[in-house]
Amino acid sequence: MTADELVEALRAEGCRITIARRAVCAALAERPGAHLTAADLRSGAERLAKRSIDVSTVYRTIEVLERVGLIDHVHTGQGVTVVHTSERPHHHLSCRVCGAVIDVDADAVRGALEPVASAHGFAADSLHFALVGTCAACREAAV
Amino acid sequence: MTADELVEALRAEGCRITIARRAVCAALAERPGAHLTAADLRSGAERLAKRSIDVSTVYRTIEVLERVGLIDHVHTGQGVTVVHTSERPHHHLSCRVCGAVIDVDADAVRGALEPVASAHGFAADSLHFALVGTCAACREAAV
DNA sequence: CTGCTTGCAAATAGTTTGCACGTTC
DNA sequence: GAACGTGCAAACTATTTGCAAGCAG
Repeated sequence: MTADELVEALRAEGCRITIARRAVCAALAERPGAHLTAADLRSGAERLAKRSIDVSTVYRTIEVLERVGLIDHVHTGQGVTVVHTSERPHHHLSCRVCGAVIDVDADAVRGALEPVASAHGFAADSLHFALVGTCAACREAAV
Repeated sequence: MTADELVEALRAEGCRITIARRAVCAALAERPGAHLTAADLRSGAERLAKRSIDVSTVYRTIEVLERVGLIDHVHTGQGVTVVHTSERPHHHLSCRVCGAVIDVDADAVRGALEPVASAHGFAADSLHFALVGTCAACREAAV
């Protein structure tokens, strides 16, 4: 998804195209598939727009982009929420140590958790809340 | 685990036994197996001690009890952290809607996640971070 | 020129920390 | 009475909100 495609999608939804929104779209497009925090998005947008953009504007822009279905947000545990363009659905493994977010095929996770969760009548929001743990690199580093 | 057992365990670790610590132990013992937030623990302790106890004292007491291995804390997502006595290890399913925390046998979850996570070199902290989703009751209520 | 957007500042929730005073051993 | 623990207030992180001023259409 290019920055222009994101901007056009917003325009098609009747949103006004402002410098801030254009910059946030550009920051998203700059890192396809990446998991960005609001702070990442802000700094990327500020760099690209060569001007300061308020955090609240970034959050409000995220809200719009999400409502329109262009991006999704994921809770990674430990208080951080990340955002990414919503192209292919996937689950997230979030490393508690380095903060990395690893993508996993959504069906694989759902399939594995289904039996456990459904035995308790529970439906896991596996796309929306990441699984927290440690990645291979951090586990090796700990030794 | 009774309140006295908790207190004795603290004493054995060389901790000083204060009114606040005794009250927090009593609040924990009062609800065996329950998942309590710092606020729950505080109000329980204040009621039992018939005097006010500062939140920071509750957090510091939780820290001591945890260091000694008497309790564990679990991140349920959505910003809340709960605490429970560490008798039998179990995984947690946390309902995003009503906040309920459901216990699940630890091995069942670990076994289910193992194949998915290890394919990516990832080790899920399945005891420490709950799986977030919706419980049966809340899903029915939504219909 | 209308009203959606922005920036600023202040509020929020949950938790942590610095510090001087009070307690426990 | 020395060291540890407590209460208070302030700091913190991530996010949200009210409001007046600023732009897009």
